Amino acid sequence: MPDHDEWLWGWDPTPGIVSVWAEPSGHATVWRRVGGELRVEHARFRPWAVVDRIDDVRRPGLGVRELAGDGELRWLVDADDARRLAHVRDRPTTLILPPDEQYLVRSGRTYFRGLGFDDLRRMQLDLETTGLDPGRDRILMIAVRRPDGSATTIEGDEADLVRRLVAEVRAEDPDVIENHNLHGFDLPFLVQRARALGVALALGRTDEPGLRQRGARRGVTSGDGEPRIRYVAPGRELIDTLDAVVRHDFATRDLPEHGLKAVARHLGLAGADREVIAGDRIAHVYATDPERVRRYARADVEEVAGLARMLGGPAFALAQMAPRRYERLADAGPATGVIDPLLVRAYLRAGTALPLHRPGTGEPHAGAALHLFASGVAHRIVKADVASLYPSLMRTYRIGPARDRLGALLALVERLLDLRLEAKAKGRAAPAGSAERHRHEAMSAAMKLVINSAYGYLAAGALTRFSDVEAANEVTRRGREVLHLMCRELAARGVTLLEADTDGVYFAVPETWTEADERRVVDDVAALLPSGVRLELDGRYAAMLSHEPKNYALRAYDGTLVLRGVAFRSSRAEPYGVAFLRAAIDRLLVGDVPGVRTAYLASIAALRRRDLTAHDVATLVRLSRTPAAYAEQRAERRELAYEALLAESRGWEVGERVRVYRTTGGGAALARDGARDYDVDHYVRLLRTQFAARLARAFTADDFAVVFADPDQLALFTVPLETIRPILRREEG
DNA sequence: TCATACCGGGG
DNA sequence: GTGTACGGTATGA
Repeated sequence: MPDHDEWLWGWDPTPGIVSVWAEPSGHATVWRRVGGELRVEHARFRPWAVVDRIDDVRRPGLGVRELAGDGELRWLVDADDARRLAHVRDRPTTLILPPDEQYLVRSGRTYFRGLGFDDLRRMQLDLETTGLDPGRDRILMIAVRRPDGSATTIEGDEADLVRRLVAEVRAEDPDVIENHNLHGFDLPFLVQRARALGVALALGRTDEPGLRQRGARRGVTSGDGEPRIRYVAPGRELIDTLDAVVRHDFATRDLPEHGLKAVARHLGLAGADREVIAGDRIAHVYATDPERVRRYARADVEEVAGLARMLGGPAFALAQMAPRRYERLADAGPATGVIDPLLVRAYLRAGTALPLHRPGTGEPHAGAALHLFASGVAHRIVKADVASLYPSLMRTYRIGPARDRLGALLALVERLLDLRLEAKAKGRAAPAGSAERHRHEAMSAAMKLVINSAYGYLAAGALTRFSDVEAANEVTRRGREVLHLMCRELAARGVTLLEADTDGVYFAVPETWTEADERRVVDDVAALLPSGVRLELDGRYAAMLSHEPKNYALRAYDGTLVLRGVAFRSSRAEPYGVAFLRAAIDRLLVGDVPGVRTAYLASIAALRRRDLTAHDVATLVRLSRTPAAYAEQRAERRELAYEALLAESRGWEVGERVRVYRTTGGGAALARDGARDYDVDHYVRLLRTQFAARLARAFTADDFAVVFADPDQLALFTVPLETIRPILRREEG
């Protein structure tokens, strides 16, 4: 019986590894932090590869071992130097990892054994520049936060500034260098400026004068068609907090945007007196008030340090499991980046042959179920959903990759589901804010990441070694089955189904029901589901406006309004319309139809009296054409934003965002403070066609016409508003 | 109108 | 040897 914990954690107990660097020569350097002190160790390893045939492979100096089982990749070859493996490297079927991963996989070592996140020596750095283009702009200042928490800024002549940064990094000797968008901005900018200035950028722990590169999907490119890369500093881990933010937001989906300032504010990391300077004003402010820029830059590195600690735990925890460098696990996709390396290590540890990567079978992959049962307004809403539906189904029905003869993926999922519950419980038991709690929560989040991507791994086609579309289809089929069963059994117990999506369902309960009744019906249905599939009551709301699939508004029992979907939240939507929509839905969901009408009339009146500003009616447009490109298309199709810019004879840059509105007489203008010369009729029309229309499902056609009748036209046959009731209508399918 | 391509960030 | 956990927006047919 293979040891599943070895599959999960590796087996070599060596503690304190904070960085690994390996060369094709078979030489590995391992940096370990033991009792706070850094130790550098040198090790030899035999570079290896796994191949599917050895007829032309056997030659002197090459070790060959046959692996067990029926996988095609059954010959493990190794040598004292990777150059001896050159002849197998170019075969498309060969499994050959980067040297550092070869070392970690075969040694069974991983990063950070016995270390906590706070044991790392972490340093943050942030560039302030005159602009975004290193070909044209230059560095004004570099803010640095040292491992001891002190922050400083480096200024002066640019070449000198880069030299002093390098000296600072080498003197402080951090294990980790962090910043927000480090790989997307600071490092590429620094590399290009250092090259232009002829300064050596020796940021690593080896004596190399510059940085190395690795391919990375979310990296930078040096030009059209050039591959995307990220930089590597041997001996240190280059960590981008933007990666951690993106990963965090995938799980929570609660961040309004991913910029440092916004995230820091959202997570409560920003100080009340946080200095703020718009990016394009930095150079100007630096010339007039450099102290302000210093405060700003120091705040940046402080926030990055806080953010890295708050959101960097999962990557730290993953590095204790998977045989890859910490910085690779920080930006890796979970299927190819975490699970595949775990499986490869498990197979080699078990001495078992691996299957070949298979191109996509062409078998279409059927996805999740989505139903809209009813649209309009409903009250006493309950949301019930299944936690971790897909991995639960994989475990319950033993759905794993057909070619995974060891059953390693299912074994990992199973073990992680249990260990995660333990980690969650330990986290809850630890004091709030303690390092112990941080450790357990980070571990739990890392495990959740792996668990939830096990299904994505199956469906990943040619990208993952054990992918299996049939198995993935079986998971979604079971998922649809569970959702269907849930809906049927809920409906049979007297609730009104509204919308169901993948693993959750919204429904309305009868007027007489108490909260206990709601919980009971969820528990009753939960008991009918397959064991291992846990249905839970996820939320309760006073009312819901169901508009279209994935587009709805909820009113919580405390009166808070939640709007979901493009129909209700769009960055381009004119602010006056959004404000109307919120006010109208707020009234609608308490059954106050006259209030809806009042909100509508108030918006029209505000437009007509020009109480609103141009800013209120303007739409936000991102410019995607150059002035030349627009000039070419202008004869065929005119666009408001560019017309406004031309009318003001102002140039623009692609990517710029502007607020534009239609002026009296049909012209276009950029919104600016105080302007009110907007086309009232146009915006009154828009209010009805674009915004009021989103309440159409809530009324019969006749009632809708009454509620949103033109205030100037006296209807002849009209019903009193007080008698109109919002409706709920059944949808087909 | 509908599909699909692209973006998210940094000064 | 980069990578199929999304959701909004911009674009083309």
